[in-house]
Amino acid sequence: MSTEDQNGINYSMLQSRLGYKLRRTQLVYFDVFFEACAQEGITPGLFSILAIIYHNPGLTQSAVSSALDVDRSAMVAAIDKLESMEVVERRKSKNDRRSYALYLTEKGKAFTERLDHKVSSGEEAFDTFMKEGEREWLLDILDRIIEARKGQ
Amino acid sequence: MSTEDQNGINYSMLQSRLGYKLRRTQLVYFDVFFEACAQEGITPGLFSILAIIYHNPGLTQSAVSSALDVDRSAMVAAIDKLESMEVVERRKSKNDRRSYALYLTEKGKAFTERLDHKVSSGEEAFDTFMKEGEREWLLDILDRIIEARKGQ
DNA sequence: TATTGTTATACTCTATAACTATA
DNA sequence: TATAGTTATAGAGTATAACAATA
Repeated sequence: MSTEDQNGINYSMLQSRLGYKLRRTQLVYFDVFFEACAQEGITPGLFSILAIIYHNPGLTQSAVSSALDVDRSAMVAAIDKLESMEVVERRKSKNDRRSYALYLTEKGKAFTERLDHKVSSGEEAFDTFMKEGEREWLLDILDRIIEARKGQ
Repeated sequence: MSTEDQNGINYSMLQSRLGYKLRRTQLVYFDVFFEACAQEGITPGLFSILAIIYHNPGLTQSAVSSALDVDRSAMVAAIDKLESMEVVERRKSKNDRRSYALYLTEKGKAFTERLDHKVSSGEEAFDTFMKEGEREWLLDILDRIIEARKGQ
């Protein structure tokens, strides 16, 4: 295997670094993700929030932030934005008046489904570079690494 | 396959999104990368610069930024920092007085080798979650995706 | 005209700490 | 005393635009 790219740069020390390769690959998929989301006026981070609320209606902001591994302080502006777009709504919790229960509006559900479809389609463009079964294998190994970290 | 994690959150819409999984996995490896680098007083970004200069002595700042796909304006502070640590030196180019040729000092070479070893060792902790040959396969598929994007 | 290094600047993402109102 | 949401703030990372020196 060559360690040089088409510009004659030698990448030996980064060639077998998963940290480096994962970052580069993630940037590729982020572009796809970003493009699909931008068409609908949001960002990949906001999409992930919608995706969680879609299948878990009624969660609190803290529960969503914990599900996505981001700080709860980051949720405020995010939910403000999604509420201003009328795709998410905060409802006062009955049992705990400190927190909100988050729900998608009807518009928000259709919005999220459309977005999901666009993001999926965008990712499909790269499926042509994978052999039969490789996509599933890739998802599986990534899951194993993510879970491995949690256990540490 | 369950779409819920141990907290009962349903991740259906993110479960098969490579963009999401790659980001989470990249964060895991970034932590490892970051820890190894922090022990030596630098960051993963600075390590990648050292790794390029190590095997490509004499490159200009622009060439390094292009090799790593970052803007050349970001190189200024980075090389300033590495020069202040006495691991990199800027030498005036003979043929083009606009640019510098970048070299590692003797100290910088040993520093980079030590760093490379620490980063590699850090990554090895996750090899136990992969079967025989999977690491190579993973690197290969990531390369295919990165190259696919370039060709677009 | 184009390019190299530089500076100033701005924007995103994210984390921390402190506050308030509830529990 | 602990937790949910909020606010202010700060840091890292990165990109853009403009400038001087040089090609």
